[in-house]
Amino acid sequence: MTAKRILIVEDEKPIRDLVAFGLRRAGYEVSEAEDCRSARASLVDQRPDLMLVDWMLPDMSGLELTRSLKRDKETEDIPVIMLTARAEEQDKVGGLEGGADDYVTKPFSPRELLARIQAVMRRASPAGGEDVLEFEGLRLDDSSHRVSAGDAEVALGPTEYRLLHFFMTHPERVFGRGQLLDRVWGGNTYVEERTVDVHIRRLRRALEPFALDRLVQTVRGSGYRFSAREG
Amino acid sequence: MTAKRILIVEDEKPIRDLVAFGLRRAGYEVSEAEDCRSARASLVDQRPDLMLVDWMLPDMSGLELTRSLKRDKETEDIPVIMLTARAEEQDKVGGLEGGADDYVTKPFSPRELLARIQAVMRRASPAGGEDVLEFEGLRLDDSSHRVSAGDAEVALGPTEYRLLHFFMTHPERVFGRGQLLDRVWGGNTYVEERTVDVHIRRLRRALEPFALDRLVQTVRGSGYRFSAREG
DNA sequence: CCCGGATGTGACAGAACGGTGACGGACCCT
DNA sequence: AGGGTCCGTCACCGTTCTGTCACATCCGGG
Repeated sequence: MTAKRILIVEDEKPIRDLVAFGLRRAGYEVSEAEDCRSARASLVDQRPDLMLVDWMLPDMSGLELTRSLKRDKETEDIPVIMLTARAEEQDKVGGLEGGADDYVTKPFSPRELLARIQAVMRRASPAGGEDVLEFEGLRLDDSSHRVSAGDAEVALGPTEYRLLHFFMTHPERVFGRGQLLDRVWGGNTYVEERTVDVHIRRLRRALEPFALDRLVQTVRGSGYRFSAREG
Repeated sequence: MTAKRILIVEDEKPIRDLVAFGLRRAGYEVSEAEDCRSARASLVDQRPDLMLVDWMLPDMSGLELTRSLKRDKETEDIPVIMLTARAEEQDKVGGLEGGADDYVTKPFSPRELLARIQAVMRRASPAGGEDVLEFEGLRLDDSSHRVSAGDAEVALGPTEYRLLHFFMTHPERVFGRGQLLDRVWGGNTYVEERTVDVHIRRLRRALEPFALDRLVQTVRGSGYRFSAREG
């Protein structure tokens, strides 16, 4: 279906931004919360596929949050990875006891975090949830983050992947550059609108060997559209 | 048409009451929420036509709420106006980028607020209509930005597209060149009135292959009209 | 039937727009 | 430290669009 959604619950904005940025780059849909309260609010409509929870939070300890999530039948299936400072490492056992599926010690490398996330998700969704989008012979498997045309693999960078994913979930519709920045890059990034053009170019180039670049269409004066129909 | 529904999301009761009072007097149907959570609840059954969202809210920032609304296909079409204190004005860009359609700085005059509301609503829903307009076999799908006659695509330039869109939403009515400049080109552009003639010509030419140019009619001495009836 | 204003129409030059290659920087891996 | 990948920005270029003009044509009134 859609890209995997991750909810970050972390009160320190720098860290939160950093992690969010990295995860978005890796192709995840990221939402953020700085305390347990807003985390719960996001839970309602976001239904994240995974949560990253800081150990120490202002209003309630992250551990508390995790415990209560795991007690609730609605939310018990959402995997939780806890973020903990090294000094708190001794509480590791407590973290797992609280119901967290894994934990990561700060400071951590993005690579490590990604690896944990993928591992936990793989464990959580037995036999892979088959999120496969298909369009004109173009296949995008969201669970494995792979794109293929026919039986050949299409190599895409993270941004191109997200762009294509967005297009495939919103076909036949025109999006302005601003809208794409909003919805593919994320609402709080500021980049030139022309940057969109460049990534469109890169996506097209990747699709070119399969004559699928025609799916990415320019609507002069308005934006871009993903469609099978020519025009 | 029923009264337009407006949902106010604002935690300070005095302000909320004031605004609600003013809007009700202006003929709107108003519901209120004091945090994002109850706002979401109202969203489900109220389906407001527009939302006023305070920038700072207790559980989740209004900006966050706006962003998440704009990300959700169900709610992305609801126009949002953000209310912000003067001190937060610097975040204006952030607010608009977050997906808000407009913003108003506190303190604001009722007159200003009403003007913004009307402007945003007009922008968002042209006569509260369908996304796809149809007229005498001519189809204009605004979301995909396509125009077709029968099963053939009609190629239009940006201005011709806007012109046709305007005509199709206002059929059977005569518009002077000045009015068309105002409403299709935009109020603050100044261009020779004869320019309208040229674009009428271009639109007609595009419709000609389908014998639909007859829909664009000249009313000598007054302007143009879009109509199926001849004469 | 003739006249004058209104409208149709083709041409054109400048502006706007989008495509594209290149570049420097950030980040990560080895 | 070195190499690689990805990203955002820029400058340049061809294409398309746009507004204006000049001239042709049309229309109604006298």
